[in-house]
Amino acid sequence: MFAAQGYRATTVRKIADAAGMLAGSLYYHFDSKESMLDEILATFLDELRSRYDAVLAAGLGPRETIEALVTESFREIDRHRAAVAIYQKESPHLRTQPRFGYLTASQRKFEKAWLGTLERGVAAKVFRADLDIRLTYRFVRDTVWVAASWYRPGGQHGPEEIARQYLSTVLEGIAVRD
Amino acid sequence: MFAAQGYRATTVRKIADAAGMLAGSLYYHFDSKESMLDEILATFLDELRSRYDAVLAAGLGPRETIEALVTESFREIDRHRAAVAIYQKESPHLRTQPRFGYLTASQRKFEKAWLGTLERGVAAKVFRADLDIRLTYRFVRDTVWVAASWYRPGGQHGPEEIARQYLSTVLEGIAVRD
Amino acid sequence: MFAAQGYRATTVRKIADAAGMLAGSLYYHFDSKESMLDEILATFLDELRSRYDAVLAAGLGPRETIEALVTESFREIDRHRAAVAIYQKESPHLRTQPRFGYLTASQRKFEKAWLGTLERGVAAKVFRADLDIRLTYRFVRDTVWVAASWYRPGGQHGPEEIARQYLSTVLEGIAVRD
Amino acid sequence: MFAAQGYRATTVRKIADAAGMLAGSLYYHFDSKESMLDEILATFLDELRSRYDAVLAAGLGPRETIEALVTESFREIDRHRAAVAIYQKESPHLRTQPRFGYLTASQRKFEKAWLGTLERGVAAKVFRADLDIRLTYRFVRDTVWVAASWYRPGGQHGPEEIARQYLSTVLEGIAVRD
DNA sequence: CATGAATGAGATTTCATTCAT
DNA sequence: AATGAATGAAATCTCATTCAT
Repeated sequence: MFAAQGYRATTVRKIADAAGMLAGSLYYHFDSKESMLDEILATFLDELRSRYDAVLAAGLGPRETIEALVTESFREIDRHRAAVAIYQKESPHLRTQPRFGYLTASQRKFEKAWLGTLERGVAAKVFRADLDIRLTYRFVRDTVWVAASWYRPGGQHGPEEIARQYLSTVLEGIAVRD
Repeated sequence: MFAAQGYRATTVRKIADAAGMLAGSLYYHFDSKESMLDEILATFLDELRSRYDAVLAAGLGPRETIEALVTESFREIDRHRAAVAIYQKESPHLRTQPRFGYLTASQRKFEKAWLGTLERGVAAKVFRADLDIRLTYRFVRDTVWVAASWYRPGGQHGPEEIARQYLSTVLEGIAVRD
Repeated sequence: MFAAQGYRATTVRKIADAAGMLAGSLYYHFDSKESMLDEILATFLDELRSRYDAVLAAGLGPRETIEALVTESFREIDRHRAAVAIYQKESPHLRTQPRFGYLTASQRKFEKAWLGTLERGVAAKVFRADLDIRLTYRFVRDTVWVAASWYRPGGQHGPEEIARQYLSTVLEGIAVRD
Repeated sequence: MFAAQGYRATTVRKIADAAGMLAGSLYYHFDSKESMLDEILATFLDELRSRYDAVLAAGLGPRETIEALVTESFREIDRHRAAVAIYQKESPHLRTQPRFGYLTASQRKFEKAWLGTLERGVAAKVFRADLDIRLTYRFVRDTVWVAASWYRPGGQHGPEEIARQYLSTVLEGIAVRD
C-alpha cells in the first residue's frame, strides 16, 4: 500500500482494513506507522546488500560484475517490487530523519560498488574511457531501479530477460553499428 | 516544497511560512492546495508539449529526433526541476483522479512520439532490430526524467552536456567496440 | 507505581511489565485496574482506622492523644508510604465516584477524632483558646500526610523521631521563648 | 481543570468545551496539551520567584522574613490557587521530564531561601536550636502549599488571616504556656 | 496461571479550509 | 492582500479490557 499510494497517503486504518483488523490492533505488532516503513526498508536493504556482496565476492571481470549487479537488481525488483518502489519514492526525504540515516549509508556502499566496477572496467579498457563515470553510474542505477514503477511480476518478461535487454542497450547501444 | 518533501507531506502552513504569510492568506491566491499542484503540473506539461511538438514538426531523421527529444527533456529538467520531480513522484496516483486526467492524456501523447520515432528508426535500420521497442522506450523515458531527482541547475554539467553523455551511452553503449 | 506516577499515568502494561507478565495476565488476579487501586486504598484505610481506634480507646488526655495520633500517622507512612501518597493524590477526585464513597466516610471519621481531641484540649486549657480549631486541624492533618511525598523508609530519621520533631514544632512553636 | 481533575484526567475535549470551541481549535493557541501545563507552571513559578526575591531583598530579620514568605505564599495561593494545586500534584513526576527540569531548579532556589532564613534565625537565637532545620523547613513548606487543596478564594478567611493563624501556630505552638 | 492477539472507545494531534475583519 | 481565529474531519496512537488457547 505504501508503494501504490505513498506512505503519507496510506492511513493506518486502510492498512488495518486490508489486514482484517482494527486500526488500534496494528499497534500490537508495530509501535508506529513509521516502524512499518522502517522494517520494510531495512529488510530490503539488508537483503540487497547481501546479494551485492555475493556478486562482488565472486571475483568476476568488470563487465560480468556489471551484468551480475544489474541482474540481481532486477531479481530484487521481481521479489520485492513494493519495497523497491517505496525506497525510490520515499528515501530522498526520509534520509533527512535520523532514524533513516541508514538509507544514506547503504546508498554510499552501493555507489562504491558500482563506481568501483565501472572504473575497473575503464582501466581494463572494457568500458569506454570518454564517458563521465559518475554520470554513467547515475544513468545505470536510475534505469534499473525506476523499473520498479512499471514492472509487474509474472508479466511478459521475467527479471532475467529484462536484465538481458537492458544490458544489451547499455553495453552495446541501440544504434546500429556501421 | 512539493518536490522536496512530497505533496502530502507539504502542509499548507509550511508553504505559507515559506511565502512569508499565514496559511489562510494563501487562499486569496489559490482556491485549494490541489490547485497549486494542478497549476504546477499543467504549466509544466503545456510547455513540454510545445517543445516536443516543435521537435516533431522539424522533420528530422529518427536518430536526430531522439537526440532532440532527449535534449529538450534535460533542458526542461534544467528549467523546471521541481515540476519534473513532482510529476515523477505524484503522477502515478494523481492520474486516478478525474481532475488530473490530463496526466494520462499527456503521457499517451509523449509515448506515441517516442515509440513512433523508435519504430521509424528500426524501419530505417538506424536502430537495432532485436530490441524490445516498448522496453527501450521505458528505459529511456525513465532515465531521462529520474535525472530530475539528482540534477542541480548550475552544477558541473549543463543540460546539453548531460544529454550528450546520455545519448552516447544509449546510442553507442558503454562497451568498447572491438 | 500509582504513587510515583499517578493512577491515570500508570498503564496496566507498565504494571504488568514490573510484575513480569503480560498486561492481560493481570486480569486473572484483579478484575480491573480500578480494583487494584481500591484494594490499596481500602486496606490502608482499614488499618489506619484500627490504629486510630486503639489510640482513642486508650483514654489518654488531649495532648497525649494528639501525640499518639501523629505518631501513628507517621508510622503508617513508614509502613505504607505508597498507599498514603496515592490517598493524598487521588482521593479528592475519587471521592466523587460511588465506588470510592468510603473515602469520604473515613475522612469524616478521622476528622471527628482530630477535631474532638483539639476541642477537648481547648476546653481543658491544654491548647490555646485563640486558635481556629478547624484551620489547625487542616494544618496538622495535611502536614502529617504530605510527609508521604518526601519520607523515605530507612532514611536518617525513623517515624517516631519525625513525629517527635513535628509535635515539638506544632505544640511548642519554633520561636524561642522569652 | 488540571487542578480539579488532574492533568491526565483532563482531556483536551473537556478543555475545549469549557473554552467554547472545538478540540482542534486549541492547537491554534497551544502546540500541545503539555504546553498548556508548561505555561501555567512557568508563569506561576516566575511570579512566585519575584515575590520571594522582593521579600529577601527587603533586609528583614529572620522571623520577619519567615512571616513575609508565609504571607506571600498564602497570597499566591489566593491569586493562583489552581496553579499551586497543579504544582503540588503534578510536579513530582513532571520533574523527571527534561522539559520540566525548571521545576527542580525553582524548588532548589526556594529551598535555599527558606533554609537560609531558618539558619539565620537559629544563629540569631530567634528560633530554637534543638530542631532539625531541614525537617522544620519541610513541615513549614508543606503546610503552606497543601493549603491550596482546601483554600477557596473569597471564603471566610483571607490569605493574610490564614497566614497569621498559621504563623501563630508554627511560631508559638498550640500548647498553652505554663 | 499466563500468553498472544485482538477489540473498541477515546485520546491527542494534524491540517485543509473558511471567514469576519 | 493579509490576519487571526476558528472549524471539522480525519489521522495516529493509547490503553483497559477480553478471550481462546
